Amino acid sequence: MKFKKNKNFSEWYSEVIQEAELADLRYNIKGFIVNRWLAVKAMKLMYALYEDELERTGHKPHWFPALIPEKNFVKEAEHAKGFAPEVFWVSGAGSSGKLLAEKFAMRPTSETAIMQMFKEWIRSWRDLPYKLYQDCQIWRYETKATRPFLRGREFHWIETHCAFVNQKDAEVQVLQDMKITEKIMHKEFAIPFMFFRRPEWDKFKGAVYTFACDSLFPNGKIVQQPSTHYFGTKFAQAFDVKFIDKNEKEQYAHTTAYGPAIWRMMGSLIATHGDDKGLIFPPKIAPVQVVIVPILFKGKEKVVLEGARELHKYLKNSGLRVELDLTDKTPGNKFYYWELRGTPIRIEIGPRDISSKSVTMVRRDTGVKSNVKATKILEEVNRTNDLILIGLKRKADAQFSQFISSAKTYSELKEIIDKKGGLVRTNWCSVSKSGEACAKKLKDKTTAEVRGVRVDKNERPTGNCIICGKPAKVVVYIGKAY
RNA sequence: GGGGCCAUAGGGUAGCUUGGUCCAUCCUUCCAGGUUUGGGACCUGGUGACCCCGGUUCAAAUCCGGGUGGCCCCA
Repeated sequence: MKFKKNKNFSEWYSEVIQEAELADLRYNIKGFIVNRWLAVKAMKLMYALYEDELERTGHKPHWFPALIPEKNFVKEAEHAKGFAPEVFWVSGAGSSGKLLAEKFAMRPTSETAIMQMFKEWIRSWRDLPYKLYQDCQIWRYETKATRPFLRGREFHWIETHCAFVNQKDAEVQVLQDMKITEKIMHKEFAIPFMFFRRPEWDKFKGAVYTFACDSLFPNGKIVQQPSTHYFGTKFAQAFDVKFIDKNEKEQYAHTTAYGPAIWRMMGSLIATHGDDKGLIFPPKIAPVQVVIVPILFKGKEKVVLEGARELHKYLKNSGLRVELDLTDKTPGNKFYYWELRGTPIRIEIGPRDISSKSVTMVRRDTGVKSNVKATKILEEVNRTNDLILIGLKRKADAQFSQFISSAKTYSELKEIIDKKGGLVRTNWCSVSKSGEACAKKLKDKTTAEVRGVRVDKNERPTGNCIICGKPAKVVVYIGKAY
């Protein structure tokens, strides 16, 4: 690694992705990249944790087609208008390239595919709640600069879509979505975040309201992570999703959607936990949890290899993802190789270890080496893995809270935004339509955005809006986004 | 949305201004053999490239036009 994470974050990020072989950016369609095994394996493990939690909370897996007929796509007017600039269209087919009678949108999100089927499946209050999720790729014709695992024209995510009998049930779902985010993204992936109710002008297109969580990069820039939306009956009305309630009355369903983008979480994972040696994976989602490096001195090869193979088999049978590195590189070279790839634990086994019936264990996050008795290896690996997750989370949380500031005036705000970044708490006139003018002014002057009002805490304003000077109705958080 | 820069082996580069010296330089990776192994070893040999289409010219990596892709800055 040539670049230092703290000094040249952007370059460090690109370098680690290329060097650790997470992705290859040389596929020659703009904004489309090839995700390589280390990244894909980690993301599959992330998907598994996320999907287990979604199923535990009653969501059923579905796979919808990637193409959405244009006439579906345009049914909900606000949604269609909001997404139109970003849609890839399939408009021709066949060897002659003949234009299709009807063009198809490559899904930029699946509301308009799913609602069509909800209409068929939902007839009675007994059919509700209907909770589904799918993991899939989506496509958005991004015009801003693309970045691997952060913004691509193709990306991988999970989307949940749920329908309920009334607003109350739907809003409970929105709260549950946020709990799931905490349980998985924070507790398991060790990515800290803060949930905001997005301002009126920054809602998901077609939503009644949007709660979105913002995470932070080490350079103080904001990266939006999952958002959850309450749609009211807007989509149900556009797609005629109706049911007969207990009182034999016809009702529109209330729908919600939640979008945890695993691909983007991978970006946050790289950025949050990595260091100057490369990646650091939280053990549960590490593609390789333990690497065994044999130290093969001349004349002692056989006994060391035997010991290494035996240990490899034993750990593998214990359910760990463990790799025995038998390549003919020198040990030092292997150390760098696996450190770059974020392997949480390295076990060295050489002649010294064989004769003392022990191994040398090294933690990726702290670099601490220890001698572990052969009989205690599994116990020690498991214990160390737990400690690594705790350590990563503590470090990430500490960094996150360092980036939360407060500003009483515009100049104070500007100074923090320019010098430090992160999220800045301040008084704001309003997050309804009337506050948009101030937000525009702010963005013109600083490029920073109003992220919204905190969801987990009721914060009361104590003064005036820092832009227009009118009495503040809300406390908002402001920052620069990727 | 506006502006600028760039494209030579898997990666990084020299050559381009002034066309011929270039069947293209160096480092790294990769392959074979030897030797070594507790923090990026070494020796010998080998493989591998001028983004695409068109133009100018006796002659194009080099000049011109277009395309594609990448990077940066501003909004």
